[in-house]
Amino acid sequence: MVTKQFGSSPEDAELRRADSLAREIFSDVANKWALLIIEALGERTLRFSELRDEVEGISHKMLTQNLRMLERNGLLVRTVHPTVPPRVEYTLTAPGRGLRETVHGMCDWTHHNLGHIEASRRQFDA
Amino acid sequence: MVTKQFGSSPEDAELRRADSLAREIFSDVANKWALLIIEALGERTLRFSELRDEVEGISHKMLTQNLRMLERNGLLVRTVHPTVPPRVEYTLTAPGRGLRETVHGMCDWTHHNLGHIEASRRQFDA
DNA sequence: CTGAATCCGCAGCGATACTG
DNA sequence: CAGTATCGCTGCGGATTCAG
Repeated sequence: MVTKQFGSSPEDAELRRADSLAREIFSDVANKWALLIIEALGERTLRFSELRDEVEGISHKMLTQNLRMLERNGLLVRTVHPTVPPRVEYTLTAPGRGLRETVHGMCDWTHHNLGHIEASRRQFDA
Repeated sequence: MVTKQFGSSPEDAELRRADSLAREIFSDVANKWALLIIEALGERTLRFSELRDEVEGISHKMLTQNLRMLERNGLLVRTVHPTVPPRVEYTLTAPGRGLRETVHGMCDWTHHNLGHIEASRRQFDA
């Protein structure tokens, strides 16, 4: 990430392209709701309404928006069952599960450092 | 993360507290700029202006805001050298470097899946 | 049930100017 | 150089409504 100082050669042009694409993806993915959705999904297959219940505090709109984004990037698949009422299910793809690994790492890190962070906050706020 | 269904016992009250704190920390940390700053810092010690140059596209305001937040959570330390002009340096703490590991994981993941994502996007946009 | 679209308030963010 | 404060605006994001 954050490769810099490109030249003007064709190879560098390609590097620059990949780099800007990487930043774009990173911006898509490195946001609270997207990561929480991925974490909530896990290995399971969930419906829209189930996801809304799982991901605490997310609004209808944010959920659909992020689901579209994740689907577009191929991190999850959306399967529509042509019933009435409609039933739509979401499942992580292999890349999605890959990203989930790192999200998991963040969650572990969070819990592991709760104490340190809480203490640091108290001191800072004084 | 996302522990649920608490009872009303004292132990559960403590669990609930830790859980809400975890969510708060997660919300702080799971945002584009914070993660990019952490990634940019790495093992180095950088000045404010150096960080602004490293983290491409970040504004003065966002940088200070996120630096304060990261400092408050004990992820980095801010050392002021009482010279003129002032010189302020930022360095990741042990917990900060721990988080950086997972950020690194995300970056690796991004680069590793560039192809898949780009292809998925093209298909989706059609 | 899922999702698109609309409206709208407010916070996030950038730009700028000012202090130490 | 680093940081705070103020202003103004854009766009995020919530609430609501309508459609399939």
